[in-house]
Formats: sequence, C-alpha cells, structure tokens
Amino acid sequence: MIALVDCNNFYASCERLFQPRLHNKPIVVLSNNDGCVIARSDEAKELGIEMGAPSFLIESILQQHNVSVFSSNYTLYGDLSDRVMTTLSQFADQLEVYSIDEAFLNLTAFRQHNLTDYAHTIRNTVMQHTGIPVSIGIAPSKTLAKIANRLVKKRNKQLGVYCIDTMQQMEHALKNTPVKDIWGIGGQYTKLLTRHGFNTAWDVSRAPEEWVRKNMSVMGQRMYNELKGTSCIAFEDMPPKKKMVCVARGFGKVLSEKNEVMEALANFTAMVAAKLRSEQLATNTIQIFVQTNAHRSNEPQYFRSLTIHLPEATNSTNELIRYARKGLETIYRPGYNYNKTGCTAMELIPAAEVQYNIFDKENRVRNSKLMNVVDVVNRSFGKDAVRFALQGFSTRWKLRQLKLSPCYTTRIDEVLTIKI
DNA sequence: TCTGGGGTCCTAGGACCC
DNA sequence: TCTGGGGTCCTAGGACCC
Repeated sequence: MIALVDCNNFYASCERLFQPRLHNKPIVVLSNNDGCVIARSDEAKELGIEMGAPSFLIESILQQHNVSVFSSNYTLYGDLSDRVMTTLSQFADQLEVYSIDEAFLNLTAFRQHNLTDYAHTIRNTVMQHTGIPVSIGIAPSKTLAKIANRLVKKRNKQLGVYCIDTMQQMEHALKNTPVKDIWGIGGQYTKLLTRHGFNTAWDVSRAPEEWVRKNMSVMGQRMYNELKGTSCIAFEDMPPKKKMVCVARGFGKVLSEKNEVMEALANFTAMVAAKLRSEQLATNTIQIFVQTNAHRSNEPQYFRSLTIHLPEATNSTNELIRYARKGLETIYRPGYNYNKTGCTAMELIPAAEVQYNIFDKENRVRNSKLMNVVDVVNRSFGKDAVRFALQGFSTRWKLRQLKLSPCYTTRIDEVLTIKI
C-alpha cells in the first residue's frame, strides 16, 4: 500500500504559522510578480476566490473581506517543506518527495498495522513537529492514493485520512471522482473522455484497454492500470537526476530597450549558472527566449527562442552570459514591448566530468576559482553582492513583491522575537 | 498598471546514414 | 512505368504535473 501525504493549503499554512492571529481568517498567496493567486486558506476558498485568479481582478473581494495577501516566499516554504519531509521519513522505509508539499510513502512493510491508525499518528506527529496540517490518502497504487487524498479534502477534511483497500471502497472512490480530477488527466484529455461518454474515474476504468492505449498513449495506459489497483508507476527513492535548469520571469513592467532586456536576461542566466554550480552540474546547451505580453492582444506580438550549443560544457556565469548575449543579438527585434525572458540550461552533466577541448580558449582554472569566490561572497553578503557588468543595477525588470513576509526560519535578522 | 514559474514525458516528422 | 527499409538523431509541439 502507498500513502500520499499532502500539506493542506501549503503556502497559506506556512504564512499562518508565524501569524497565529490569522487562524480561521482568509489568506491568499500570490505568484511571482504578485500576478495571480496560487494558494488560499479554506476561508479564502469559501469567499469564492479561484485558484489562478489574477489579483487585479479580485482586488475588491480582497479588500471587502479583509483578506490577508502575501507575495510568495519560496525560501520560507522550502525550509518548512524540508522539515515536513524529515518528519515523514521516520514513518516509512521509502519516501518519495514528489513536490514541495507532497510525498509518497511506501507502507508495504507496515501491512500488519491498521493503516488508518498509522496515518493518524503520522498526521499528528507532523502537526506537532512543524505546525503544518496534512491530509493522507492510502491505496494500492499512486493514482488511487491521489484519488483517496482528494476525497479526504472533499469529504473527510476533519478526519484527515482516507483509505482505499477493498473492491467496494475502490468502486465508491472511483465513482466519486470526475475524470478531470484524475492524476494525469488535464484539460485536453478531459474533453476527449467526456466526448466519448466517460465522466468518472469509474467509467474510465471500465473503458476498453485498446481505446485508452490508442487515444492516450502509454501514459494513459499506465493511469488506466493504476485505476484498477495495479501499481505501475515506480516508487522513486532517489531524486532523479536533473535534466534541465531554467530561470524565466515576467518583468515588473514591459521593456522595449535591448539593453534593458539584456540586463534581465543576464541576471536570469547568472541565476541558472549559480544553480548549476550549487548542484555540481555543467551544461552543454543553453536555450534563451524573449516574448511580448500575450495578454495585450492589441499590441504586436513576438516570441522567439534560440538554442545555443556550447563548444564545451560549463557552469561559469561570465561564459554563459556571453553566450546569452550573443543569442539575444540574434533574436531581439526592436519595436516590441517585451515582458518576459529566460534562460534554460540543457544537457546537464556532472561538473567533474567536463571534457576539455584542446582548442579551448577559456582559462577554466581561473574561471572556476573566480566562481568559487563569487559564490562564497554572495552566500555571506546576499545574493547579488558580486555581479557581472551586464547584470547592471536597474530594477525595472525586477519582480513586484509588495507583500513579502520575512524569512522567519532562514535569516537570522528575520527570526521572530517574542516579548515576555 | 496588473494575468506564475519550473519541470517531465511522449509523439511525429524531417534529415541523414548505410 | 517501376525508386528500399531500417535505424538514429534532432526538433517542435503537445500534454501533463505542482
């Protein structure tokens, strides 16, 4: 049996943890640039605030009901996530951290326990150690565990645990799950399935297997077997090797000057390079893109990306910025209002395995020493203490984060102080 | 003014090779 | 008139996830 543990309204719960006066009050957390809603407390959901709602469209609801609004603070959420995962790891031999707020636990070894009781122990311990409320779904496959978890939130919120074990329980759960809520079914497959008369997970599990295979590829077939209780999605103990690293952001406002866009791109590229170094990786290929604001349909639109193969794998900021700059020269067109750019590193290899090219003109030893120093200084004095000239000092491309909460758990000058 | 960001996997089709 | 077939690699695009 597999358990899926999912933190309730994770980002909202994190913010609330440090402001107890917000218990039972509506809270929303906004995406980067304070653009749209990405997390809501139960109270905010009750007000009818939808996931993904653009914040400027719901301003009046927010004000009227005195909703507390937060910019996203990934440093805080990441740290609390680590604490939840550490707590969970003591409850199973195998733990798969699936996302920042979810983990699968392999409970096969605990067969002799009453799994529902066991899940309650897990819940209570996580609450006690971290203050984060979680829901737990238990079932024979990951897809069914996802379904069980959803049913906890829909119907057994107070209980916090839902177990699918017998055939009757399975049938009941599947009949109460619309196709759009099956893990692996998005908007397109929902349309396809309902067009063919499949409305619930139960209907899908009764469909002819060949039809599923033909219309939904191997991913669909896997999901189909999982719905029937046959586990076919492997348990991933170890975090899989990263295949790409990407930093892309919308700007705080639109930019039309090439050097301004370049400054943003240089900064995002520097972030990619720093990420690569922190994971001891190097990249063979980078891809950059620029685009205009697709929501402004009255303005001319432009999107272009460019893939650049490097002569030699690297993770040096200066080198990568140089390639990104050359790339931008190729794809930039004047006369547009740009609103987003980004850099993706692909074809990643361990930094220790970089093959040197005999015609290489870079001084790699010097470069890597330089990067080391940059990383050390930036770790001690803040993220951008040392920067390359092209990164500039402009703030025009920067994110809006007007409602950012403190990094309560990771910055010494921002920890909570209590008056006694 | 203001509409997220970072990922993975699969398939189809073209270029190229022998 | 009739112009192979199998394989690999690459890219673009589509679908999905949180």
